[in-house]
Parts: sequence; structure tokens; C-alpha cells
Amino acid sequence: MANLTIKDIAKLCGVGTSTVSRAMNDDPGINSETKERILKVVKEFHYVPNNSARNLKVSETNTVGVLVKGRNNSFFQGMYTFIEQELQKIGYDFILKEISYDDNNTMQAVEMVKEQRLKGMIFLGGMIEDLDKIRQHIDIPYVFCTVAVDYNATDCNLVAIDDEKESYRIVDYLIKNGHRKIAIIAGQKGDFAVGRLRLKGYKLALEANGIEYNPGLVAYQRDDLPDYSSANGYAVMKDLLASGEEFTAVFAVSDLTAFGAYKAIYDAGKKIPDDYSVVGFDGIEMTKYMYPALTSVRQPVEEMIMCAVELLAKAINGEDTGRQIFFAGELLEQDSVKDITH
Amino acid sequence: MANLTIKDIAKLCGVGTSTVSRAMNDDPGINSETKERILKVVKEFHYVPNNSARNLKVSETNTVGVLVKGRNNSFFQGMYTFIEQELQKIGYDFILKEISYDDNNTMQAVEMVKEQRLKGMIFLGGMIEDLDKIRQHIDIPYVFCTVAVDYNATDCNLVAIDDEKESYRIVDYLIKNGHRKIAIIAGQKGDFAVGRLRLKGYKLALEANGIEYNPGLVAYQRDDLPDYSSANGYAVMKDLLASGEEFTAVFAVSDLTAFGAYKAIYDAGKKIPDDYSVVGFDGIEMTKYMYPALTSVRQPVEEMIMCAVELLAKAINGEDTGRQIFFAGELLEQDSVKDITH
DNA sequence: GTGAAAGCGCTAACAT
DNA sequence: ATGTTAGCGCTTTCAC
Repeated sequence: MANLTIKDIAKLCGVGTSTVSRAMNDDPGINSETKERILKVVKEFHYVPNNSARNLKVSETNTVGVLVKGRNNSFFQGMYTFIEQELQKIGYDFILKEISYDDNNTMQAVEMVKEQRLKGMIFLGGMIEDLDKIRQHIDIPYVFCTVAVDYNATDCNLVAIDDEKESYRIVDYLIKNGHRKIAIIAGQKGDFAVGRLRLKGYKLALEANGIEYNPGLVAYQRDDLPDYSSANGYAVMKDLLASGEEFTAVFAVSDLTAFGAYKAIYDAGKKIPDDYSVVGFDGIEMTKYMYPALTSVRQPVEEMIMCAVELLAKAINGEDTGRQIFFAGELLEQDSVKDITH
Repeated sequence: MANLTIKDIAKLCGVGTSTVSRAMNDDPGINSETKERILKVVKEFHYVPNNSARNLKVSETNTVGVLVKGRNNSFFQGMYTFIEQELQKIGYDFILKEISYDDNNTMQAVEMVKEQRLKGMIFLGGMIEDLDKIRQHIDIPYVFCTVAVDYNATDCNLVAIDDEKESYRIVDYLIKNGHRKIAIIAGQKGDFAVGRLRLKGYKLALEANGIEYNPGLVAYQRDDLPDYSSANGYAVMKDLLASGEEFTAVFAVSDLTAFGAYKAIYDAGKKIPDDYSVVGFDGIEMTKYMYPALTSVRQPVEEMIMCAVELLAKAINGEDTGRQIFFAGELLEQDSVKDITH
């Protein structure tokens, strides 16, 4: 089973390599009988062209790279197929790369581009650490989607929600429901991505409603547990409950964190939302199956991805560039908040 | 920012291309000063070698391919980093490819091998459709891990749990706790992978305990919803509850499915485990945060992966091959089963 | 210790 | 419609 090359196939068929190449690549200028004959042999011998050689030769691909920060980033669960479809609609293949939270996405992106001759890139999640480097070294169009970037980076394509505003929205919703002692499960202490922004929105909502900010109600996620995980939500919620601080509601900066927090509350023998109201962030599908269903801010992921793809297509065609599009979140009112106004 | 090639770097440094190559690849036979000088330029200009060209040339890599069936397969959540580490320990890089449930993994595997000159492959999840094709066309060592394969394929490496036996175990556990009317949320009707085996284990456990099999208590997952998903568990559990069939316990063939089933039970105003005991399968982390924590059969994923990696390493070194290793599952006794013996 | 040159498997321009 | 050939960017002999 030695690796067959295009030459072998050509020899087997008694044709030239370019004819085989044409047959494989649906080139119009080829006799359909020849083509069939070749494809039959290809199939029979299960020949698969060496993609490295192809990439090396081909001057430009129709491939878009998608770089996701955070393997298993639950927020993107199930979105890959959707991205694939959206890109396919406009004639692009896609190649996915998930990197861990620790990896430097700039370098990874550069490597992806060089390796694959990509047509464009979509960055998903996480935050952009050194935009300058990206600007300097990536010379194909790219768009950031649900990524925390410096907001004054107005020269690059960005599709996101306004984390600050949306956090404000949901905390304000708690307040409108009569809650005044509101705890927050924030990001890790050093978080400069969405965690920071969501905490800020929380503070602003309190301030706007004349509620004094109480640092004792801010539970930062532990940095020895995965960021935004249930395990982290569970752990810090337990501490919060044990701290003796009084509160009637909790804002967890992600749904998964809220899921962990639920459990801590139940462990303490308390009820949701009777004893504690809980809200999350992201509005992922799982919230629907939580008990009670979690009230959250839904990010319109599909729309955002469609928008990102569209933006990228425009950039590739040289039409438009440097647009920052913010989507509004949607208050996903479910069953985890109790109205305690009188 | 045109793409730099090794030639450009060579020119910039006033050396030949081979010297640059040597510098980049830690070749021993190179003057350390020259090397430093080159690497400085490389860094300054942020040169990244074109991997396609490299792959094309290089006779063999140290890369192992991991092919996962089912994008976002929750069962492998968080395992990738672990796999990466395990492979790294024995000096292999790894490249991950997640494919959707519908894709044909055989073809994908063949392409991966051809494209990357892989040293070995690990297949994760799903089932092997045409083992013959793999045998025929993949000429590097490979191991199947947590994959449903024809069990008489005794000539290939397989690491798995015995799905039938483990299902038997947990259903038997329910019976020992006094349950005799036990429903099952099975795989989709056409499931020939683990769903089939787990259903079989269920039947055997009933039989061994002298309980008559009642087809009315078998809820096959819907095929218009994702397989093994919460949404599916929720939907079919709702139907089951509405069906009028009596039962005191449910065995869901995956934890995620059980999660959806929980919700349907709560929706019906019932309690777990007081009204219905529920058990799952897989023992993923999330079970811990469910309320009540889900009793399940834990698959020892880490151990299985370590074993798979070890097996692969052996196969690569030509030491050993064609071993089928079955791991025992572990009964994860949590809080979702009520003892109703008297 | 370093450079020149061959060639990995493919595509595309050119020739026929 | 098909064959011939140059060359993509790299590694690796083989000289020096």
C-alpha cells in the first residue's frame, strides 16, 4: 500500500499528470470519458492527492481559517457546523483550529495563514492580546467575532455584543425585580476579557440605581479551576454562601458558572428562585434544561456569525473594512428570578 | 508584508538556505553564532516556515493524528489537552480533527494520513463503518479508543469499555435497589454503535433478574434531534411520561440525555429520586452538578487514553499489535437513585 | 560549518 | 483535449 502519487495514476491510466489533475479538480476542459476512466482508477486504488503539495502549488485557496480560543469553549458548541454552512454558501471551505486558553493566538493565526494560504480568518472567542502583531503579520482579511478587543481598534472588523451594556441590562433586570443585594460571580481576578467588562456593567447598574457597591459580594473565580466552568461556579458560590454576606440574587458571568452555582445553593438546602434568584450570561441551550430554567442574556450567536462571515466576504472582495458591529443581547427570561417587589 | 520564504531569510543573513534550515531545526552541525544571528532575523521578520513545503519534503514526522467522531462530542470535553500531554510525553506532536457524525471517518482518516505523513492515528468515538477499507488503505499504526467496532476484529488495537456489560451493571443496580419497572432512553432506532449495545445490556439485566421486557418502556431517541443530546432526552422523556406506562426508574444511555430527562420529570411536577430514579452513562463531570447528582457509569477516560497512547507507541515501534483492551466502568453512585426495597 | 542542487507531489502555463 | 514542464518552499544529500 505504498503511497500513490499523481504520477502513478497517470501511468496506470496511460495519460499525463495534468489530465489526472484536471479530472480530480473538475476542470472544464477535459473529455468526459477520459475523466470517468481516470476517476474510476482513482477510486479503485483509493488515491488521495497530497494536500501539502497542492497547497504549496496553488496560488490561492478558497479556504477560510477559524481560530477558536479555548478548546471545548462551550459557548461555540454546535456552532462549527453552522459556520461551515455559512461559509459554504459563499463558496469557501473552512478549516478549524481550536487552541487552548493559554496558547498565543497571534502566533497560531500567523502559522495557519502561512501554512494554508488562507483567504481570510475568523477569530472566535477569547481576547486579542497583541493586535499590533496581527496587523503587522497577517496580510489577509480577518474579523474578530465575540472577541474582546481594545475598542479603540476601530480599523479592524469586529462583531460582538457590548458585554458591559448587556451585563448592565441583566443586573438592572434583577433590580427591577426588587433585588438590591446582588452578588456577582466574576471572572478570574486577572481577567481582562469579557469578565472585566461584565463586572463593569454590574457596577454601573448598581450605581445607576443608587445601590452601593459591596466588594464582599464580588466572588472572583478561582484561578486553579477552569475559567467560566461549572466547577468554578460551584466552588466560589459555596464560599460566598459561607461568607455570611447577605444577598437575594446572584449574577454569574456565564451560564456554565451559574450551573455550578445552582448546585452550591441546593447543597446549602436553599431554593431557586425562592431563596436566591440567579441569572447567567450567554443564553446557551443548556439553560433551558436547568431546573429552574436559567434567566440569562442570550447572545445571538447565529446572527453574529452570519454577520462575521458577511463582513469577511466583503473584506476579501476589498469592498469594506474596519467595521465594528455590536449586536444587542436578548433578555432570556426564564424561571430563575423571583420578583420581590411589593 | 509579503510572505517571506527561507530564501529571503538566507539572503538577509548572507547565508545559504540550508543553513537557515539547519538553524530552524536545531541541527547539531551548525555554528552557534551563525545560528543565533539567523534566529534573530527570523524573529525580527517573524518568519514562519511553510509547513506544506516541509511536509512535502520531510520523510517522516513525529505527528499522531487524532480523529474524533462528532464535533463537540461532550464526552471528550477537556480530553484533548490530556491527549496532547500524553503524546508529548513520548515525543509526539498531535493533530486533531473533529468530524461531524455524518462524515465518513474512513475517508477523513486516509486523507489525514496522506496529507501529514502521520506516524500513527487514534480514532475516538463513534463507530467504525468499514474496517476493511481502513485496513486496506491506512498503512500506519492506529488504535480505536472508545469506538464501537465489530468485536471479532481481533487484529486491530482497541481500547474500550464493554458497553453491554456496563449497561447491565447499572440496570442491575437499579434492580438491586428494588426497581422492576425500568424505562430506558435508548439510542436512535437505527443506532448500531453504543446505543445498540447499551440497550442489549439493559435487556440482559432484566432477563437475568426475571423481569419481563416491556417494549412500551423503551423510548428511542428521535432522529430529528441530535443524538445523545439533552434536547432529545427531554423530548422523549416527555412522551414517555405522557404515555401512561408505569415505571419507577429510567436508564438514559448518556448523561446529557439524562439531563434533559430530569427537566421533563420536573416539568411534570415530579421529584427525583422520590418519584423516579434516574441513571445515566459516561460519568462526565456535569453529573456532579446536576440536582440531584446523577448516578452513572463512569468510563475511565484518562486511563483509556493513556492506554491507547501506549498501545499506539508500541505499534509504532513494531512491538505489539492487535490487542483489544476492555476497561471496567465504575459505578458512580450519586444521588439520583432511591432504594425502594422493603 | 556551510552552500549548491535535487526533488518531495502537485498545478498551471504553454505547447501540441 | 491532452502532454510536457517549470516551480511552489522546504529538507537533505553531497561537495567543498
